[in-house]
Amino acid sequence: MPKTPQAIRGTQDIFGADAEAFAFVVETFERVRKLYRFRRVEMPVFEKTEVFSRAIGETTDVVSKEMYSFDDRGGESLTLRPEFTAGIARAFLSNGWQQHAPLKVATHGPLFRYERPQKGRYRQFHQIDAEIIGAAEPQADVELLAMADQLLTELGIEGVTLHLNTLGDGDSREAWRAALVEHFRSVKDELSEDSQERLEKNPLRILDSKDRRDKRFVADAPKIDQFLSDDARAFFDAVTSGLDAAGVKWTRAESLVRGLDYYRHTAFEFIPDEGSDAAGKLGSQSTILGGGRYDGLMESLGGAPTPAVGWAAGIERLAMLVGELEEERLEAMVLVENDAGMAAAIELLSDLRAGGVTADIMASGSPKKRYDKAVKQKPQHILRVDERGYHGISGEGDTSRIVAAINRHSVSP
RNA sequence: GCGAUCGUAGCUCAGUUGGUUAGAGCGCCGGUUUGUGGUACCGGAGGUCGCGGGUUCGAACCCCGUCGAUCGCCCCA
Repeated sequence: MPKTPQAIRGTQDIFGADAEAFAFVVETFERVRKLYRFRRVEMPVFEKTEVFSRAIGETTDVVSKEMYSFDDRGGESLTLRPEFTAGIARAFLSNGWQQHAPLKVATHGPLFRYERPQKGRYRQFHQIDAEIIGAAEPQADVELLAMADQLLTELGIEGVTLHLNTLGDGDSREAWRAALVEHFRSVKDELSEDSQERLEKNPLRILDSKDRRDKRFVADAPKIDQFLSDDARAFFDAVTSGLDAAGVKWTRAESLVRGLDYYRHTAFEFIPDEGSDAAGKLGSQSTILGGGRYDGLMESLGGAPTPAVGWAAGIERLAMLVGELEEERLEAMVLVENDAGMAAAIELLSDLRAGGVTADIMASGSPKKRYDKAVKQKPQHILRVDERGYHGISGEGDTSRIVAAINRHSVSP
């Protein structure tokens, strides 16, 4: 016997209740995005490597050590997408989607990152994603966040709060960054090893360090608010007042930053409240939905300056929070009591399904045990068939749908 | 990439200081019983103990490596 190959590390085979929860997340997302008139797009799973390296930033962890990149047979470097936004931006530019701006699009599918797998973190994982491209107004941020909020509500997820921050415009962000570097450099030796490294690479990240040594200095670090231009401040105010008007609850998170280079202005994450049920289910993965405004991204891909805002959420993480979902209830089980009734049973089954009844057939194994096996599938009704044909139904509740499906056939020629 | 814990039947797990032929429950298959909404009893199949080395008279158990999972760090969704 040849040996069965192992699945790739960090991939999952999803089945049963988990698969139902996964599908529920996707179906709910599809329904909600239509309410907000986000148009469906399908994107390639791989792109030229530069799409991601230029858009996301060479120095980010995602690009520098987490991408699945390879040379194709033509010698071109390609990469399995580690996120949606860069690919959508590329498509926007290469297809001339500017003509549709402001463009609201939504998609979902698999993404790939070479990371150490953990609970709620996989090498092939899945996200739902929503973007508004070509909209500079704070109203776009509000709409995008309102949709995210409604999605979580309709998924039945509770104990999750929108953490909101602004990174300011490009100038604000740079001034703040410089001030942070200065602030932390003065105490560099007392910071954690990780943060000493972050000081050079990504000083904003020091702000949400969990290390006790860093937290002392984070408290009195310069705040973005001190560096916001009047425009940036007005923008953020418009976003927050819009959220209030839309009834979206939020909390200001001054130290919330995003890991990717392209973010400007609004940055946000939906995070489980401390000690909540949701926090417990997610382990150390806290963010279930995150995003922000990325006004600078199109230029990094050689396009005209184009304001845009978007978010993505991990389907697996959301699925962990929606809890156990039953598979669709079996309405009618056709029980073939002996093989002489097989033809009649197949005909009956076909009528039921054509009539919209969820139906299955039990016709294998010992005739004497078929009834027990049928019962174990927990059908609402069992229809018994033998050599005489269909001869009886048992079960509780309304049988009208089943009767209608059967009769429909007998009255039509 | 770093640290910790773990890997025994399809699933959940026992397995004594290293000692005969590795067990249980559930599930699966069959028989008897029951005879129409989860009956009871009996029997059966199913495991190179993740994989590869090593120590030993002897390894599921000890050591090393490797693959995988889980938890934390990092990062992120």
